[in-house]
Amino acid sequence: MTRLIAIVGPTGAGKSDLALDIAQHITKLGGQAEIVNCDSMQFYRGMDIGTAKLPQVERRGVQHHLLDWLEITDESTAADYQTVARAKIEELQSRGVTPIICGGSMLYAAAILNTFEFPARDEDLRAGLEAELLELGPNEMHRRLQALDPIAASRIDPLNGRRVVRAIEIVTVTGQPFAASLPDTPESWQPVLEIGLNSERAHLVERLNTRAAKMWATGLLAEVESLIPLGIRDGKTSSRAIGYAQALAQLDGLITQDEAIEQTALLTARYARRQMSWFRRDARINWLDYQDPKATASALALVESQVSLG
RNA sequence: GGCUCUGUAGCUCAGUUGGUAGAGCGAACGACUGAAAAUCGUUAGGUCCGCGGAUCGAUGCCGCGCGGAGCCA
Repeated sequence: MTRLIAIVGPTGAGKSDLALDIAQHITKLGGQAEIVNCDSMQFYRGMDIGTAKLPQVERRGVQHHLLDWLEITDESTAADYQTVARAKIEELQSRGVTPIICGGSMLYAAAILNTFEFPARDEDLRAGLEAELLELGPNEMHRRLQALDPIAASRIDPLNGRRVVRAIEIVTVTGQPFAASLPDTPESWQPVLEIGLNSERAHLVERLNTRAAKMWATGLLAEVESLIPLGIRDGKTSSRAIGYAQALAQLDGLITQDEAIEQTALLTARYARRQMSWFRRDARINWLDYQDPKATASALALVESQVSLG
């Protein structure tokens, strides 16, 4: 039996609604459930339309946590999230509330669901390495990693400057070799009931296309415009959000609205694929097809048989 | 109707002085340990518009069609 539920899967599959269905079902069974957000862009206050954040009125009275807890100019990191989210989960559990983690940010979900320790960080060192990466290129940095930690170097593509730099940072700070690869079978932080929601890719892509158009039709552009004075352009994480970057480009006259919508849909579809390639390897996940009319019932049955309430 | 340009991967286009072809984007799949809505990797796609001619050999040259664009009447 478990006291923790997680709903994962690609964006646009209907995770938020399923989380609400499960929460309400738990209430009906005499328990209590609250939702802990695991969507790294829904952290940001003011980013609503483009992140498909459930509006307050659609939350069916279920308490949501870790929505709107960052300002647009804050950087979001998986390590911070791990600390905050785990504290929240433990607090809920101590009050007899079943936490339902809901969201598709892969690394963030792994950071709380698995025993996952982020190696140390050093801002100054990192800044220096990033500058060197720009100047010398990824191959040269990779050669340096090769000298420091040949095994890590063999597992990281020489052109993946981002990961090469982080690996050098880790090895330098910790003085230890860096595994640079994820375990085949992750060790659970706590027993968890993981439910994955997905369907055939063609269907999902079609959904994401209409969702992108709908975001523009329902005011994404105005939302982004209102975020400019708050500093969205300077947000290291927030300014990269799919849809927001495109809306900014449109506002700057760099692309047309049709192009912005098209690019947003395309990037979202690509993101959904990366999410699947991440989640597919997690053997704990009980996959459900959102097109299956019995999907919700199956999810509720899983909850009843595996989750201990209170 | 005449002249000119044009037809190569799903899309935009390179290219072969004649020896059956590539890139970018897209797609499929994968990696992933403090930006992960990030950062990268692998692979699959082509009767090179059609037919005929000359040639040992044509996607390339010649001819005739067909489709597209522009200019002139």
